Amino acid sequence: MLEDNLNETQSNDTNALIERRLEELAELNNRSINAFEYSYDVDSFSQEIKADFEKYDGKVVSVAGRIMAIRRMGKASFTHIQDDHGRIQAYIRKDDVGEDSYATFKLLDIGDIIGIRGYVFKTKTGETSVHADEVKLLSKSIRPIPIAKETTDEKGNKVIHDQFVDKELRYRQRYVDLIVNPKVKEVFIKRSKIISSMRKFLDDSGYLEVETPVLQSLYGGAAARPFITHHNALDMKLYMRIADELYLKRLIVGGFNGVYEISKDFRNEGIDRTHNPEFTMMELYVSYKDYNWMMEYVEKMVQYICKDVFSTTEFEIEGNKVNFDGKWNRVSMVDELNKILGYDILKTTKDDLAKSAKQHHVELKGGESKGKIIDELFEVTIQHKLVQPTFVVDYPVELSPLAKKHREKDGLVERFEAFVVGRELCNAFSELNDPIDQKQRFVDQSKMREEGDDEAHQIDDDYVRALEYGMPPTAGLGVGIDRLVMLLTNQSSIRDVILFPHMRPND
RNA sequence: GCACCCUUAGCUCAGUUGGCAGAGCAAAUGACUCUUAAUCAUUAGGUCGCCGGUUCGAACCCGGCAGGGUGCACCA
Repeated sequence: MLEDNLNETQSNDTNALIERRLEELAELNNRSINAFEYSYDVDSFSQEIKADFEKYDGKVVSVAGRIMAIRRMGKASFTHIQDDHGRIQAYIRKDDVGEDSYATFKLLDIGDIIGIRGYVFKTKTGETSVHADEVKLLSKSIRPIPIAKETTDEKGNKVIHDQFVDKELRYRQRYVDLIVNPKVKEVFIKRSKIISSMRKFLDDSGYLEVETPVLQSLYGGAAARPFITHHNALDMKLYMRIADELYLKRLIVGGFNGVYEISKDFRNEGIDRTHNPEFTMMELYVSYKDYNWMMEYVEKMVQYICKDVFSTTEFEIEGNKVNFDGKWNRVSMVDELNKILGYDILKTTKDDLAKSAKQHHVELKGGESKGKIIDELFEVTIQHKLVQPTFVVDYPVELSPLAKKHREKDGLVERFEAFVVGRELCNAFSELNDPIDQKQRFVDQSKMREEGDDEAHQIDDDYVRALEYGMPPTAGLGVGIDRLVMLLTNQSSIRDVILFPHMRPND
């Protein structure tokens, strides 16, 4: 038994395995061994040593990492340690490291972090290894990790036994997930590279990365319910932003040629496979451009990221072969729907649309605008069929209070969304820069709000004032980063591309 | 918000008709100086998610709650 005060200093879900390791820790202390060292001079990494054995053969290296396997054979032992990019085996002989050091090694466990110095060699079975002359404990692990073991079958495929798969534990304790499931780590490395690559593409275009307020007294730029918080000193309600849009366009008014922001937005909605309450969005605004230009820009940007990060534009996504290369399909939302429904949706009545909605099993509550019904019909009839990257262009004005009226088609705005395997990749439009029209749209939205639509846009008078000073013609774009990463890494849940997805508190 | 499913040892999972709580890995002790899911022997390890009910008896049947998953709804 250990003293009570020792137990109180750790998390309270202790067990016999942890108590056993605390006893080992006490024994290490008795031997004046620091179980939590200050630093270690690492000069080599597992992956490089294994990839370039000829260069390292016989050379003395210092490596460090977490013990993932130990095979003891009396006076000699093998261990695998895992560093940032892989694992390497070490061979530890009592005769080489000395009696005391070998006795200390016997007190170590899977999960402990150690440093090893020794020369690189290949075992008689051909595995690149480090023949240790020094083993140093760097950090003791007192909580056992859920260790999996690997074998290789006749075909050379890796088979993982007893893998740590409990999704709840994996998300709540992502640090453990990352230790024992290397493929998880790969996804998050890809995520980071996708964002860097996007940033590089935007920077190389000459656009300026900026930061705008997360805490806002008026929220806008999207249709969503916000998180509400409170500022104590000012004693006022503040909202967490649901979009960056209105502030970024104020900067276009201010004279920047192009601005973008990659940041978290917050929406107070349900949580599911494609929604996390905080998520990452990239928004870009470029002056003197319209949505036609932006379509080409999106194509180029996505193709650049694909080639930069994955060295290909061809992807396997949910069993579909998808190619991002070349010019993407462009379809008109209205034309496609007219073909399917057999009449002109812009000239027809709301009642006819409601009938069509019923035929296509779209549930309406009543009170939806004409544009909303059109959008619902689009989702069930067309969206899910869009496998290859496709721009859907020209949306009903009711759905897009910040987009500019179509230059030719009445009742529509110049807006597009890109879809891949039925999923939205981005949303963009020619930005509305007529302050009088914008004011009217806000007023219309506020009527919808009064009629019970709590996601309708708030009136932002300061934004209208900014437009009154004059905003150049501008193209705007929003890309949901989490969903882009889901697509490119073929993950079906947003939780698998967010390191710490939101979970209900458990303990 | 609704429906269905899951919750058993640190991890992965069995658990028959309601009748003593099981295995593999991990752990401990011993043997073993080229092993690799090391091997061999021995040992220990449980609030069967929580609360209640039915029953002589509940991991198992019933009800409620919690957490999680999937689908639907919501999400321009």
